[in-house]
Amino acid sequence: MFASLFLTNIFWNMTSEERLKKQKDLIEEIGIYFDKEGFQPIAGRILGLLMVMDKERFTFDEIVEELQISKSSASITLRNLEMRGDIEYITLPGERKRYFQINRKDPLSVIEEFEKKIIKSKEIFDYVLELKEDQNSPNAVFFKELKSLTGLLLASFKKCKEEYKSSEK
Amino acid sequence: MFASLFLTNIFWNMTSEERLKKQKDLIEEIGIYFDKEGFQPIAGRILGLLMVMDKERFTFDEIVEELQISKSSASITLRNLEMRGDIEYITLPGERKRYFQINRKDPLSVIEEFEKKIIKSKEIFDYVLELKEDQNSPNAVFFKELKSLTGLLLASFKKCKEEYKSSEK
DNA sequence: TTTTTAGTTTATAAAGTTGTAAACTAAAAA
DNA sequence: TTTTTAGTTTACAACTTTATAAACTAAAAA
Repeated sequence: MFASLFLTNIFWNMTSEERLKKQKDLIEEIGIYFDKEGFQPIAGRILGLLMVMDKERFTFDEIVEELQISKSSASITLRNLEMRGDIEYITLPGERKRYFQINRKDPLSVIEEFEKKIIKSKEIFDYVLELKEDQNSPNAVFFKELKSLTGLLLASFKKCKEEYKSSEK
Repeated sequence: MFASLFLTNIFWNMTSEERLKKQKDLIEEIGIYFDKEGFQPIAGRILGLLMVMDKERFTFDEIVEELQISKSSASITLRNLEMRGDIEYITLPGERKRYFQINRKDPLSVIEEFEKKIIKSKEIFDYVLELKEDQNSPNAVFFKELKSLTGLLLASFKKCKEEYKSSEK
């Protein structure tokens, strides 16, 4: 879906208005993407806004205005996104306003999120196996296979982190 | 959480009743786990049941009875889980009943699911970058970093799949 | 001191999800 | 042919989520 949009644009230079239009469309697409990932619709659109626009910092009122949402929705959703670590805000000296922006955290933390999921499922497989009467039952054999896969994946993530660190230098 | 349960059991041999009790508790834990992954509560408990019990195939009525749920909930949830490819059923010759069991699919498909997610996010980063006026803005630089990470991850998954295949032989 | 700014909190409406009971159906058994 | 088995479908109740309007608050500006 994103790929097809991409291919329609790469061959010409857009005007500012064309780009703005496409950015607004992309915000909606990103909103739907995050929706499917389990975020609430407004959270997805806020993330989209902060990701795609040329302006990369928005105040509370600008977000309310831009996305046409209520102040209370904005207030609650911004607090949640900040607590989850997806966005952050800065304040400028002499101003009371908060400027929200995406939290550009270390890309390695993305890998670490994957790692946590793998470790969690490995724990479940271990405990299921521990409670199986017949260690050679079809499910027991299957969970052993999955366990060996988690081992490979964790090793692979480790190498990946090292490669990324060395490519940064 | 699972880890702590695990450590309390490893040092003695359980009686059948103790094991059964612990298996039922684990079904609830796995239910909560899948809940958090976005499954509905009943779906999570059905998956738990089919994963942990010594008996690894259950009929419709056994599931209804075991989990104390209505036939309609069971009917709808089993259909959804089957369509998603999480469970499957077999029929025995001369019987009309369906026997449900977890779909013990190739572990490599687990990696492939991760790969799809990575590819999807790479598409988003590409399109966001395509629409950025300033290719050196903080977000643009950040998304370029994330893109290079997706490259490393995909290469890493590829190697991981090869290792797994060769370890299987 | 009063007003404005920059939000937060509360109460509630609207919509969506989850699960049930009861009626229904199609195939097999009696 | 009637009854039983093995579910499915429908209608609806209960609950949860999502978003809003309106009232409120605390800090800064006028």
